[in-house]
Amino acid sequence: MATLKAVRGTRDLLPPETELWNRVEATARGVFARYGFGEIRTPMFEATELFARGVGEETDIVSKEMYTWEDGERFDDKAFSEAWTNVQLNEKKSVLEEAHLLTDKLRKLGVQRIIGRRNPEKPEFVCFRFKATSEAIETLNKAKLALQTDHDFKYSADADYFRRFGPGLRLVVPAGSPKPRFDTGEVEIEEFPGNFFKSAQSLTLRPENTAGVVRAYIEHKMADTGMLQKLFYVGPQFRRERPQRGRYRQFWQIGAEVIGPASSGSESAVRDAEVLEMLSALLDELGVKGWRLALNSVGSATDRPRYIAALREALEPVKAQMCEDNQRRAETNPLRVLDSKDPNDQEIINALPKIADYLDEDSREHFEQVKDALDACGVPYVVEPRLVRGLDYYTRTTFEFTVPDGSGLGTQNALLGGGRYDGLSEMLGGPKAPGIGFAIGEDRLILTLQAQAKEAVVTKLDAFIAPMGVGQNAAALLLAKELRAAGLTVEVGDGAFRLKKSFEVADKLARRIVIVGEDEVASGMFTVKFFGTGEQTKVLRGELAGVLGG
RNA sequence: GCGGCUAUAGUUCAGUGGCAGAACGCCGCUCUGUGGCAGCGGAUGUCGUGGGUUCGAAACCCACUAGCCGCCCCA
Repeated sequence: MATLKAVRGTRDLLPPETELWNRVEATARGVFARYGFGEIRTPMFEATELFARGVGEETDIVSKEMYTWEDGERFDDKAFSEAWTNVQLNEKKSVLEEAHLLTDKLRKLGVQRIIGRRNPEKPEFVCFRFKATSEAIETLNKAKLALQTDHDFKYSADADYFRRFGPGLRLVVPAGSPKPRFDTGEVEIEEFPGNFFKSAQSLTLRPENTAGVVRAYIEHKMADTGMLQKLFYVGPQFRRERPQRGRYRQFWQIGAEVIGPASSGSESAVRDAEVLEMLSALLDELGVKGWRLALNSVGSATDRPRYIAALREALEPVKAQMCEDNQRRAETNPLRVLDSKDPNDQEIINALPKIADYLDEDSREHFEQVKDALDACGVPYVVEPRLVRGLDYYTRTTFEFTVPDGSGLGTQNALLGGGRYDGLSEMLGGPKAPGIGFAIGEDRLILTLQAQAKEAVVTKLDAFIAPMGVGQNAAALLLAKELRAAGLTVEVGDGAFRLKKSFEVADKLARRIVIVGEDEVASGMFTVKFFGTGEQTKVLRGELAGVLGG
């Protein structure tokens, strides 16, 4: 059997790397706590509709990158019967009566439909669905006799329904239904037109977390508290993209949202500035070097369509001169043209209308207030009129933090992104609840920290306890228990090791070794060797924790 | 989804048609209560998978799969 591996775009995080992940998350939690954020944990999957409405049907994320499946699927017996009856009428064939005599019994077994007919020229048409039990197989074999076939029904462990029942027969399955699988033999599968499966719900692994947070905000009527809600989350997100440096199909985001009714001040520029100031503090505390905050305003829900219309108009006469990508973008998503890095098109792009000129008075004032507050707090930023974000819900303030080349991210230099979403709650059927949020790409953050760190700091244990002979194992474990209770990090060896091996292992893991031999246990004086200096002393049992704690 | 590069020991890689290799790591010994340094010895492989060419394939050809990098897009 081929070795099983983590599926494409997913990966295992192992020690010691997970130590850094924990440090990052602990730092983020600490910063969030200081700014008054509480943790929210939303489900890893949601109704597909949430993302379609929240993130936007036409975005790349929703249109091609989501993991979506039909949940609670069940066979629609009634639709199938009706469709089958029509086939019968159309083909003027009679249903084999004997098979139908068993129908009630089959149904009790969970078989939802078995239909057969005799025709000397054509093989039987049969469709059935059941949970296979030995009793079910027996009944089906009786049905087989009624159908006058020579083939046994067989149980196959790898399918839930549509069991194989022999070569030379035709198995009719509803069109679009999961194809049955067969362990042996040739079976002709004929699609029976029509959708006979009712889907209870279409579900999707979350491609981002903002929509889920806002859904929870609405569902739990958090607006009714009248208070500003400050929520953060840490968790995996899922997008079916081609994996690349700093991009995975299961990736981690650390994010936060500030949301509330307008009366709570959620719309205020103070909130935007506070979030940005918090992020600058977080990145500094984590030790991210050279980060750059790009800031823009994409205007209100009414500014944006006006600007897009103006952009389309301005692009119309010049787009033929632009690169292929930009010609396509000009049609599908004119805002994206602004993102283009194609050197030949820069002149044209710079001449395009600026979003700043299409902001209404409120949006412009709002943006000014955000900038003023950032200036006051000493948070450096660069206004980038061309910064547009891909998700439909963004309004007004949008931002992105990037790190310089050589920070381990390749061309994926965006560490985190976010913005304001004043209309999202209403788009999801909730009350008016303006908000602002961001998501940090944790995988990218880790890559950056690893690339920027001078060298990985190997944290060594305080002590390695080396029993001399298996007879000392218990005594060594007891000593380890005492030292661990005193808060020390300790590993215990094995008395079966030769002392030389104990030293080798100890030197890799710990800063000191404590030898537990007969002499030591008897005298209560333990031999301690410090690997750094090579110094070796004897220490009383009661003083060990103090000596090793330093 | 598109394009480029890659796939050989635990790891990093060498090996352009003729015995499966190096370094590091691992295990053992020198050294039965002393690590690092040194010397000596040892183990470790479906050469990514499947097919083809050939007397002979890790190498050449084809397909597939996976990884990396870039595009698109995004965190």
